[in-house]
Amino acid sequence: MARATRRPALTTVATSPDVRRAVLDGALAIIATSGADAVSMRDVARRAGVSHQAPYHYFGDRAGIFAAICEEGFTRFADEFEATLNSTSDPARDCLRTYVTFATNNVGHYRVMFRPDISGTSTHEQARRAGDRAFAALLDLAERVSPGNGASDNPLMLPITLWSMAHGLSTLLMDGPLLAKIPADMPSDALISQFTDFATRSLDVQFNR
Amino acid sequence: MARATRRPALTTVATSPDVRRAVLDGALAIIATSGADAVSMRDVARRAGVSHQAPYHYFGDRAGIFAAICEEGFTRFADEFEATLNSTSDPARDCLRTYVTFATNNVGHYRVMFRPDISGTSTHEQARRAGDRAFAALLDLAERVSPGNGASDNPLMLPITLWSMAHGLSTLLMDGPLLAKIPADMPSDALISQFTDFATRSLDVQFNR
DNA sequence: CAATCTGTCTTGACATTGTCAAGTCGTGCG
DNA sequence: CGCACGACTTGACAATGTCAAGACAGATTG
Repeated sequence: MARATRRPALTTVATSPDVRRAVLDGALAIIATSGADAVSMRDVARRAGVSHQAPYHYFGDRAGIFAAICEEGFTRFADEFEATLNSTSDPARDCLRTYVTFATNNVGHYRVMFRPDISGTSTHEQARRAGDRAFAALLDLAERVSPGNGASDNPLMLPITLWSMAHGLSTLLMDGPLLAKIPADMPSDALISQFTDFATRSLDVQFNR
Repeated sequence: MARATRRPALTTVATSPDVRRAVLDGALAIIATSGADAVSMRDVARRAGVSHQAPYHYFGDRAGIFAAICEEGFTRFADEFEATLNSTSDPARDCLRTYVTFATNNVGHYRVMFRPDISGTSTHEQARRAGDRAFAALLDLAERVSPGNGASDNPLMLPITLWSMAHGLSTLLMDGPLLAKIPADMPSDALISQFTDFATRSLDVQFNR
């Protein structure tokens, strides 16, 4: 019907002001529920109500979508992390909490950010820069927590430890193997609090605050 | 040539006693270098020198390959972990080290084990059981480290903390964002040692050994 | 010894995917 | 009025995962 005049083929949804956003959100939803492997160009295009080639216009290729997600994720993350750091009196505890909360609230972004094979940090300049900014924020936290660099003579030891704990808990929560082991009546929110308390106290011995 | 008599089409490599092993090893090599997304049925078949359908005989489908890798990984991991636990006088330090070393030495396996969308722990019974055994070993470690459950009233807090630190460092090392930040002259082996020392000391405050 | 079964593969086909190439169409601008 | 440009579209193409249907060597059975 109405093929002669060559109208937009998909009259219902198409030509929204930001197809770009729709593509990104569609991809993020798929990543969060089914993993990045499940993202198909044609599938996200269908979800956005556009042709299978429309996403290419904005992102170039599949890797471009992931790079855009990665950049957005690292930028939002750095924003939240820096905001916490600039307004807390207990940096270790509050930043750990911000970190884990960000990860569990932005599973789609986080999954891409820490999958180097798809993150685009090595191929897409903007994604790399956003990642670097996030890493700088982490170093700021370590310096704030222990200006003298704690008990270790390796200046990276404290940042790595903080990062490992936060990243470790985040991925364990996100990827399920931990949640499956936890009693159902314990909300993950409470678990995060307990963990950050426990972790903060554990680290105390390495740097006398 | 020689098509008439219907001989094996690939005379050079084919019909080795264990195509199964070749398929698994091919897949693992791809996963370790390019990620699990890059694993293609037809590619691993080509590497193993067999037809594109041979892997299906052993694994059913793509997910079957991942499930087999996952099971093998968790089994080996539990073996190593238990062995360390049964022969150490410093369980926290040595098991942390065993954990991280296993991960970095078995990147292909580890990547699959902790990607629930492909690990098969929810669909393949044997993969699930192997995972449960590994988790039980972790609980053993926590009990050994702190029989009274440390300073927390949540019995999972110590296992989760140990796991988060080990898993966090492992994935950060494996997936690159950390290695890229570390001075080139520091071998990751030394880093692991420093980390386990630092982490062990950090945890000391929560449980007086 | 012939027939049958079974494990280990193989070739063939199909729908679906990522991506290249080449339009189409409205909108602004000279 | 013409025409370049952005935002798409339709149309290919090779490669992929998987279903179906053999092929064939060796063991089992009559």
